[in-house]
Amino acid sequence: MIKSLEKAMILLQEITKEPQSLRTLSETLQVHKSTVLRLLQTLEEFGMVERDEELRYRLGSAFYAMAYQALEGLDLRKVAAPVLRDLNARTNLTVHLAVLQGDKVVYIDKYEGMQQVQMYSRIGLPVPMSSAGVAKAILAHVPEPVRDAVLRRIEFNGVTETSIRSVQRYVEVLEEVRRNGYAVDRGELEPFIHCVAMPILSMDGAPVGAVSITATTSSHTFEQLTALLPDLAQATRTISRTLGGEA
Amino acid sequence: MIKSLEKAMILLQEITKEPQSLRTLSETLQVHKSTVLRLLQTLEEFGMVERDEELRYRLGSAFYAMAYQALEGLDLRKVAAPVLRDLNARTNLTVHLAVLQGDKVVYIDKYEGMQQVQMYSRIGLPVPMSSAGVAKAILAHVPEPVRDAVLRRIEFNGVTETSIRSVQRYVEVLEEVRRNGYAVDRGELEPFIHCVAMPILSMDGAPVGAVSITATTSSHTFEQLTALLPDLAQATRTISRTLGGEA
DNA sequence: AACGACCGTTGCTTGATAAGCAACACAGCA
DNA sequence: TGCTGTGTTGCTTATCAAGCAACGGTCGTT
Repeated sequence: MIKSLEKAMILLQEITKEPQSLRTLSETLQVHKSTVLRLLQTLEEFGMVERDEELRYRLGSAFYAMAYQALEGLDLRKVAAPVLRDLNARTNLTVHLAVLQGDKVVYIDKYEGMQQVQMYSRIGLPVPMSSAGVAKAILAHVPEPVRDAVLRRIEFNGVTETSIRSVQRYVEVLEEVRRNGYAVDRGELEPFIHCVAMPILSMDGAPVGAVSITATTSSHTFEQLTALLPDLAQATRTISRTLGGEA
Repeated sequence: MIKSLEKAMILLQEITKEPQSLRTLSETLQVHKSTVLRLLQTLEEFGMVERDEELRYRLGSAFYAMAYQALEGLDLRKVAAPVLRDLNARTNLTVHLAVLQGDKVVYIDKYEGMQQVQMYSRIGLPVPMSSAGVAKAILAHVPEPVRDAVLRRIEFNGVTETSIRSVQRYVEVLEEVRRNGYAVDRGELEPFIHCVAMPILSMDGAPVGAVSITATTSSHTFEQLTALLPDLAQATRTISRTLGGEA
């Protein structure tokens, strides 16, 4: 492993969180400030970072350009965008797109609904695995060894009254999801938020992602939410077909 | 400069363009394949890259997570604020920032000019689509289906003598805007107020927002207003670059 | 005004390591 | 079966990354 590159990657991750000074970065990495300065100077030369007026380092235009280019190149997100925008317009609810990345499910796109309560979900960050509908929709369709590896890392803390409290119960829920073709989150993370989710399946049945519709319990009853399942199913099928997925 | 970090940055830039093999990367960098392999192994350990089934290197989940986080943290308003404050200070005129939200264009920031007449515009409220410069600046650059969907909802009531009175005329105006690179409102909502506006374009040419400069006809002639176009162009370009947009 | 603390920066030294070489394993092809 | 090309690893060593000391600048305090 190349040590200076390791340090530089940590620097980039820290700076992505928030702009920081040389001193704080030196403390975080536990290396000499002149070492950090040299690393930052090289990153700055490439435009990956830049300094603001307060001498704090933040991400630079070359990083943003790479980020844009990378995200624009994502097939699923690009293909799904018009479908999800339409679903959002027709339901006036928040729509999420998520994918499995390693042992986490991560939101990769989001269309806000016309609701006063703003959803906490952040694109790029992992979803709460024990409760999120998109996580269940995906895990219900992955091979058991993959599922079990992921389940080993989930902590069932019982955040709300409806939260799943054990791996065994979670597996039972996944079997229901597989049978029903959709997953739900009935106030398992926030008691006043619920959602329905469905997987996007490839030709061989592998889940390449999942889509969810989220609402507050005050704006929609659970029955009203599940009444949107045909729209959701149509959306995920359209995306699958466009990707060359299910027949 | 730290040489291994320089090489790693070039690797990331190459891999962002398209997934590539060890051999092609080694040729591009003109360094030994074992050197490239060590660099890639370190990047892989951080999740910045990963290998596909054909042993080509492509961007990994950690890179995407950083990319999402970076782009989500970018608030157009935040990025634009110092630029627009400066534009306002230099012109002493009212400066607006607006974005397309669904089928409306909405002001998201505003810097008041030194004029006795206070502009009616309110942050968060939709702009008058048939006349506002920022609306034309944005609609001139969106895909035609999106433009047409928005145009379907605009009512051309002919508020003043200079108001646009038909969809057909509006489309002709948008074509002019696209050609000229800027839009105008020549007293189309209030006979004594006019403005110039320009879009803020992303790397792929999509309008992420627009900026306008507004004045009363008594304080500035139209020629004096259009004389500010270079300042406005510089402001929108600066914002675009900061967002990682145009070259 | 002077002083001290702190941050950022640079020249220099040196021990650590990045870089490349040779050899190997493996896959694909003739 | 043999050859070619790609990816990989152990080893050596020349290069350089890392840290130290000292400096300059800024800010706050007295």
